[in-house]
Amino acid sequence: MIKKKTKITSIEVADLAGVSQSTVSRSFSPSSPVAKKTREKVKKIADMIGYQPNAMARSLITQKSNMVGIVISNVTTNPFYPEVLDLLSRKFQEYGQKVMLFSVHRDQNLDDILPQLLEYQVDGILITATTLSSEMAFECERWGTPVTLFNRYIPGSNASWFCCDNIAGGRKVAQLFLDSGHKRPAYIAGVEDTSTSIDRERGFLQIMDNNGLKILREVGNYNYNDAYSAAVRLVDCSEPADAIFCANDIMAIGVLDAVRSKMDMKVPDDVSIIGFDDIPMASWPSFNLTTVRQPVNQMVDGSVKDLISRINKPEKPPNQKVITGELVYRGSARIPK
Amino acid sequence: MIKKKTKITSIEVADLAGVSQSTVSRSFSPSSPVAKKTREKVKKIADMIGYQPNAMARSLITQKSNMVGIVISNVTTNPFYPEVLDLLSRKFQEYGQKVMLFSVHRDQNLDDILPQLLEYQVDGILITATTLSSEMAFECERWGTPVTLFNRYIPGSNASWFCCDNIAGGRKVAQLFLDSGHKRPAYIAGVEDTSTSIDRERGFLQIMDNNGLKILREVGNYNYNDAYSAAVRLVDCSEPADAIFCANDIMAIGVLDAVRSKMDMKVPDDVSIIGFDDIPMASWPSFNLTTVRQPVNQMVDGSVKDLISRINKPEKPPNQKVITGELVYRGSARIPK
DNA sequence: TATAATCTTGCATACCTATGCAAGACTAAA
DNA sequence: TTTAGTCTTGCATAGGTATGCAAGATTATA
Repeated sequence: MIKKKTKITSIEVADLAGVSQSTVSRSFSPSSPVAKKTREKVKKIADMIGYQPNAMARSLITQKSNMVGIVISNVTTNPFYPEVLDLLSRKFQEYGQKVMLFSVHRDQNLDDILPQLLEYQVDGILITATTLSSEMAFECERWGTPVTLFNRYIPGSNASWFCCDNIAGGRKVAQLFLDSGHKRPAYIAGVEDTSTSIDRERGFLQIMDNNGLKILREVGNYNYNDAYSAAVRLVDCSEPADAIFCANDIMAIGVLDAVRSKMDMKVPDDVSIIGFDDIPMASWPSFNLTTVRQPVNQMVDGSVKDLISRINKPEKPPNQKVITGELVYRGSARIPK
Repeated sequence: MIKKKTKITSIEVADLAGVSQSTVSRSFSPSSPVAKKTREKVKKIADMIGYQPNAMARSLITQKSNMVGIVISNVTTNPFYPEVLDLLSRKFQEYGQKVMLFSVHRDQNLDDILPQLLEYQVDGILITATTLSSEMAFECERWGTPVTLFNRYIPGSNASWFCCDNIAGGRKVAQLFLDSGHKRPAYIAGVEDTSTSIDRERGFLQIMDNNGLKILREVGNYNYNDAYSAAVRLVDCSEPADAIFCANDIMAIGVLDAVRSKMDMKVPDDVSIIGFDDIPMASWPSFNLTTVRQPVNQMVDGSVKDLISRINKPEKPPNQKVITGELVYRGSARIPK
């Protein structure tokens, strides 16, 4: 058996290879000058005794941890986010960045999380589906740690952000409802104080306002069950909604279920339903949901590249981009004749 | 503005507080002896200039990183795993462990991932929905890093594992099908070489064998689409299946969709369908899926506690547990009269 | 063969914190 | 006031790597 407990260091490799510790270190850094033969010898011995550089020690001296922090919420409640997390994590791996993950609840305070990330010297922080307080934004700034937001924004700060154009998305939905002759539109909000839900509603409302239509309104908190109940209220009344826009797909699916199986109505004949996100489920035959597709790939690509580049050049100004999502026409909403 | 670029160290705090660096260090370690007054002064100054201990330096000297690695796959394809990830990550946070995340593809080789985790000196590794090669298991052993598997097992190794009792689950499903008078049972496998799918099939087959029934068989690779097609083949033929057991819920839902909307059959009158996992969707009205519930909480709890305790006492022997999951009766399978 | 130019290598130091040890400060007891 | 005992604190070092600098080794050039 190999000796235990005491980790193998570069010095032991150096001794065995008959070179200095510096040479061992350089052998593991491709750009450092080492004779080819020496490097091979060192690597061979390292392999043999199971040596690997200690990333902690390296980070300490290079002042780069090669770790980024990802803070995410809603991983379990909205199928959109597992996908985002998977894509983000893969993309960062491509760039050689390790990911330190924090999965938080919506109401959880980021003020406890960020210090932990900073303590571990992460090179950058990506925050998804949650907002950070302005004090914390300042804290990160003071540390010189770049922050990128995914689907959120903070007007005053110098964080980057990459959002879907939620207002435009809301507008598109409204326009479609109007064009196909709906008269009693409704909006089911997500969680009330999220910018995503607010902006989607704002766009929707604008167009409806311009056309003199009032909208019914319910809150679904971005989850299936709340939306299911909301749908019943919207439809089981004297003047039922004939077009329901939900702030995300999971709620739209809840509405679909409620309307079809509980209220026994036809979609889209009796009522049109449109969601937001375009999660994989939206295209399943049983739902066939018309929805606004979030440009996930562009958003992921943009935010990861942004963070990486600001890690490499801290003086770079933040990027703040809004990316348009297209409307995906399926079967849950009537289309103009 | 506070000075940039150069991180704030304990020495600067020490200077400002008129104490030694040791005292600053001790002030941040609750169990170290420091006069109450001194500690307060140090903390105040630290707060003022934004000092936080450097976790890298600390890890280097304490030989504990307080980080665990989580390797997970299928986050996007199976809604069961986002939940697992979320629970795991939260649980580790409770124990003060940070999480370094690697999201991998099924076919991706862990042999590239583990070295990265070891390089960062993670205190332990938790692997979900993927197997690791025995060389890698050995490698971890050599490093003295405990490994816990979630829903996988490696017979020879000294890794811990926590699995749902997949064989028993398969048996229960078979028994229910038999008791309610089905004659042509079918199994839709997940990914062929996964132990989960193999074991579920084994249990199912055992009971069917004992009762002299042969089973039809298709492969659904644990995803919706493949299962959808498989269902069509099973049902659109001269001797169609009247009972379909799917290796996970997402496939069962695909089958449900195929059978109902494409083949226009009634569930459970024409065909019974049972899944495995009990993901949230299974209880949605539109699916109402009978399924085997994985005891997620127990599995998460068990595996996290196991890993933590083996981190603290490396000499502890590994735990290898199989936890029974109950059958959840809903509407997609006929029940015995 | 002699000289200049380029490669390799080792030395020494820095990164930042935790902790054993011993000395100094303080409290309580006599 | 003296002595023993308990608290606090500082000193010095360790943890494992990367890197500037200068010296030694090698190659190319004349």
